[in-house]
Parts: sequence; C-alpha cells; structure tokens
Amino acid sequence: MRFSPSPTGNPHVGLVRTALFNWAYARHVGGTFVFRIEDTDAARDSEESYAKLLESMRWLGLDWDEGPEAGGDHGPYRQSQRMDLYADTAERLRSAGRAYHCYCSHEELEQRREQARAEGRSSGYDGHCRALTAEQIAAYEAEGRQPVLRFRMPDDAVTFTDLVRGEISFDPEHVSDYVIVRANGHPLYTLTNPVDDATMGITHVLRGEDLLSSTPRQIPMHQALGEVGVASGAVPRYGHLPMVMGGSNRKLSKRDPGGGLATYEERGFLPEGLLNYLALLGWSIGDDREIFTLAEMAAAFDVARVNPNPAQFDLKKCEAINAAHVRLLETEDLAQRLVPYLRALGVVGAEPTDEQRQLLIAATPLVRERMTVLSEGAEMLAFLFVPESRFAVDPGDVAKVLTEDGLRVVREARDTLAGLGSWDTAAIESALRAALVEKLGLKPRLAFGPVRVAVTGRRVSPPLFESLELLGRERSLARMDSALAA
RNA sequence: GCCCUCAUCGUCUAGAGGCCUAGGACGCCGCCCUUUCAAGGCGGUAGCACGGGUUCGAAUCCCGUUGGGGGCACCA
Repeated sequence: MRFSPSPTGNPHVGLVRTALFNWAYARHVGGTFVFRIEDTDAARDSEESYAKLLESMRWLGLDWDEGPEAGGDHGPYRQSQRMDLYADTAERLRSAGRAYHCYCSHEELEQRREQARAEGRSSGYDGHCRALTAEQIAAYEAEGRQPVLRFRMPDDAVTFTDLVRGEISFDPEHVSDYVIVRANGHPLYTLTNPVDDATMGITHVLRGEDLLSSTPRQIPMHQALGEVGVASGAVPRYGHLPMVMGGSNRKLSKRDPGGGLATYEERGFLPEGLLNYLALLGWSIGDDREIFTLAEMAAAFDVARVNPNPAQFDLKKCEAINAAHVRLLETEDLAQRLVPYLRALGVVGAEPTDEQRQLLIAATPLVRERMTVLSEGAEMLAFLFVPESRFAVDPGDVAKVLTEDGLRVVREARDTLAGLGSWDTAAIESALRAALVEKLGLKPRLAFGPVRVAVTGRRVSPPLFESLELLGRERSLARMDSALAA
C-alpha cells in the first residue's frame, strides 16, 4: 500500500482521505504502508509544502513504514532523488520500442485534437509520430524540434478488476499513446508513478477516482517495465475511491474553502475527529455506529465495503463527529490540547504557569460538552486567564444585558458575594439564588444573565457558579465593580 | 463531443431477493431537563431517480432512459 502525494500547495481533505484509506488497509492486512513524494514538477513543487505534508501526516497520526525519515529498502522516497532511474528506464523503453520520440508541437496537437472532437472521435493523441521514417526524423531534427518521449500503447483492450468497483474495461482506441518524458528531458508522473510502484514492490493502490482513467495506461506500462528488466512486470491491484465533493458538488480542491487541512488544524479539530469523519465518506463500520477510533477503523477496514459513489463533504457533520471525540477525551488530555489555542488568544504565554495549568484542568470539564472544536473551548475559557487590565465585556452584550435593571442585579449580586463566607460553587449558588431569585423575585434568566456578562464578558459562558468559583472572589468582585462603574 | 464511472431522506450512510411499514447519523422542527450555551432524553420532518424486464417475491439482479461525477496536458 502506498500514499504518494505531490508537494504542491497545502494538503487538502481529499488527500487526507486517500492517505487514511491506504493506511487503514495496510494496517488491517498487516501490509507495508509506503509514503512517497512525487515531486517531479519543479515549477509547482516546493520544499515548504513537502515539509507541510510530513507535518500533516504526523499530526494526523498516520505513521508510515517506508518513506521520508522512516527509510526503507526501496529509497529514496522522493522522486526528485530518483532521476537516474527514470532516465535509464526511459532509455530502455525507447530502445525496446515500447516508447518513441514524438515531434508534434503543442499547436499541431491542439489542432488535431479539436478536429477529432468535432468529428465525434476520441480526442487523445492520434499516433502521428508512431512510425516515423529516418528522413522524417531528420527533417524534424533539422527544424530544431525537441521531441518528447511517448509510451506506445498495445492494441488490445485493457481490463482490470477494481478493488471497489469490480471489472472495468477500456478499448484501445480511447487510450492513446502518452508522454512520459518532456522535451526538456524531465520525466512525467506517467512514468515515475508506475516505475516507483513497480520498483518499490507496491501491491495495492487506493487512490481517487480521478485517476481511474489513467489506470489503463499504467497497466501496460507495468508489463513493459517487466519486459525491459526494470521490474518484475507484476501489476498492482487498484482501488478507486469515490471523490470527495465540495459545496458546489465539484471535486474538492486545495483552493476550495473548507478544503485545506490547515484550517481544520487552526480551528482545533482533533485529528481523530477529522479522520473519523473522513472515514465515513465512502466507508462505514456498520452496526449503525459512527464514532470510532483509528485503531478500530484499522481493525474493521475492508476495501470491498467501500462505497463507490461520490460523497459530499458536510462541515456540520464533521463538526458533530469532532465534538463527539472531544467528549471522549480525558480531562488532562483535553486541557493539554487547549493550551495552543489559549496561547493563540494571547491569554497564556508560551509556557503556561503551574497555576494556569491547574486552573485549566479544573475548568476543562466545564467546556468539554460545550465545544465542537478546540478554538471554541479556548474562547469560552479565556475569561479565566485574561489579565484584569485587558478584561472587557462585549459591547453588544453590555447594551443588551447590562441595562439599568441589569446593573441593579449586578449590584445586588456583588454585595451578596462580598459577604459570602466560603467561596465555593454550592455556597455561591445558594447565596445568589436567595438574593436574586427569591428576594428580588427574578426569573433565573434575568437574575443570572447580567452577572454572567459582567464576570465572563459574554452572554454565553461555562456554568456561572463554577466559573465564579474558579475566577476567585477578588477578580469576580473587581469585574462586577468595573461593570457598575462603567 | 468522446471515454469511464456512479445512483437509498437536504447530506453521509445501513441494506448481499423475502428479516423493509426501508434502519442510523448530521441538519432542521417541537417538547422535556435547565443559571446562559451546550450535552442528554423524547418525538417529528424527509428517501429507494424513471421505465421496462427476471422472479411466487426486487431498494437489492438485468436492460434502457434520465441525472450526477471524473477524465480526455510536455499537472499529478
């Protein structure tokens, strides 16, 4: 099994889904998961996105057996470091007659493609340079044309059994000879991908349906690689996963809003939550169950059960699944994961103090069931960590809640709390209920709302009495005082 | 245009000829609980694209239609 992305731009969720299924399949059958980087397009690939790819895989927890930094017997695992192999293979294919030079220019190809289309024929390469004479070649060379190298497709239909779709067949007239080496001598994916699958001993390939139509080209290539002695000639088994669609019902791309993996990390999705959701796109664990761990997925995964129809990415559901995983987390684990998000809000430093850590652990249970992503949890907790000098109430909430009546409630609460004996949740609650609900006869909503806003700065917060206890008497009273002073 | 592919609630799915009066989840709408918001509980909304076969019997098998998706690069 392998996962072989190219390092262009930010990884997106469709890519992650592909990685996940390959990983799960490998883990399920006890196979080897190979991670390979297809960086043969210098114009689009970048070192930065290579680093991001590795980092993403780590963050997700999808470990690989062979690949960058892991090593393995089939390295190197970056195609940019395997150029000699591709050059040698290209030459072998050419001298064996399995590939030939093509001198057609872009314009000529374009023109003939248009014509073929207009005539209702297949618009692939027409085989123009398949059998050039020495004179024709000499003439092209004299014009200064730089040829590309094309793979010569056999004349038979290509039929294979897709792991998720069953038998699929392509007629030869619809699968044309294709370019494997550019005019400048650089190999293309069409060559490097099968060469590496073959030489790395890849037996199973799970990839997006967008690559389904390149399969009938790769199968004869594998056979040719065997003939010219580059590999055994064995063909991997392919499984084409359903596309992950974006909002407009188009193939989800890196440019799609909600497509990039980075935004999920920033918002505080849990890797296990995101992966769980992605697993549901095309696969199901059965038993009317939707929440499971990576390990459970690996144990249960079966390619034959992958659903072949395209799936639309649904952010709402992704959030719901993530929230379920948040609720599954142990307090200390969740607290730990919230730290970077509190840091991003600027309310804790690079290294939180012990005091802050304790406060966080005490407060985490209050928000565990109130967040879908970590950044939300951090926002709800921020009022506990923000220095008094920077504490501020949301202006809209001031207008709505801290009205004249509201402030009267705050004053009453302040006076009640100032004289309270022991500062704990139970005492705070009974004192406030006695003073506001019973004595003033207020509905709980009107009684506690203003206090909540004055103390936490927002109308939506963790439970009030617990929040007051954690905030402490001094800071609580100070916040109420400043609300009254404003 | 040509090739490939797919087709169950709005979305993701369960369903391997009788267990289907089509199940679950998300969403949405009620109600309950309730110090806000959630979580939780209860209930509701909504689907086998269509037409032909095969069969005692079809969401499930076959054919066609329609619709969706992907591909048709000196990208991957």
